[in-house]
Amino acid sequence: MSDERTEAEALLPLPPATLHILMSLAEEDRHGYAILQDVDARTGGAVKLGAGTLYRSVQRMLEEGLIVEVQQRPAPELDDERRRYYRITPFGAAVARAETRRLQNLVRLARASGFVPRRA
Amino acid sequence: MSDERTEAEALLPLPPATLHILMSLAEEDRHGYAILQDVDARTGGAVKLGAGTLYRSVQRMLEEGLIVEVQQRPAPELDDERRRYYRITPFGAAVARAETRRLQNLVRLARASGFVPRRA
DNA sequence: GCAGTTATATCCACTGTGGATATAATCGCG
DNA sequence: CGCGATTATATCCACAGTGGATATAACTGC
Repeated sequence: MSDERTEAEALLPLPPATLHILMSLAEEDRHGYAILQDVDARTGGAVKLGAGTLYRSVQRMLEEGLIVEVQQRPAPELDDERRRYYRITPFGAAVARAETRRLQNLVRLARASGFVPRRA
Repeated sequence: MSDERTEAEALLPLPPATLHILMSLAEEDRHGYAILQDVDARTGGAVKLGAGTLYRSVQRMLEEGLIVEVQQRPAPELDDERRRYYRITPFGAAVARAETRRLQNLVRLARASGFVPRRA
């Protein structure tokens, strides 16, 4: 019986787009197009997900149980029937933590190799 | 006239295998097979480059000027004629620093999203 | 009502990857 | 010495993840 930590690590390394989507949904439930804009904004325009990448990633993430679709919608006058809203699951958060740990270890290795970047 | 920093950032994001190879060569000149073993060792077995990945990556990295082949060989009695030795270039090191900076920023974002991993 | 944006979805081509296969030199050791 | 295991490079195939184009349609502002 594998604990959640082990189960999460089985999905690593995570496709970059997947981590970005999880980061976006960590803040609040969002629909696809809003994720696209949010990722652009949070990364200062450095990361722009392609539409194909987004919708395919979301599909995969639903199957893997990293996110779920929520039927809960904003007030009708603010809503848009075309939208599909998604929420991160506890498992999705565990996977994101595992990936963050993996990346942190990678950065540690790189810095130990002498690749110490000047402050951003 | 783009400075080396700008030129380096044009290659980002770096394929994961490429950064591992640069980390390995940062320590000392190595031949392909030795890089394979070193990456395995430095990552505690967590990363195992496939042979195809390694030799194709090396080819690309030579073309991009991240590494050069060195003709300089160990003492004949320690050598193996089949080996081809590689060395990281100053540009390769600049690219590795840029990629390290990019990864560090990504980790910062992930942690800011609440994905704070428990100590490894 | 019409243009531009929002929104989802699918398609195509390309890159990076692992793992298999091929070939051959070197090494350990009985 | 002989011979199997390892070392070493290289190429091939199939597959995952990606960007960007295309399609369709609803919404928004004027």
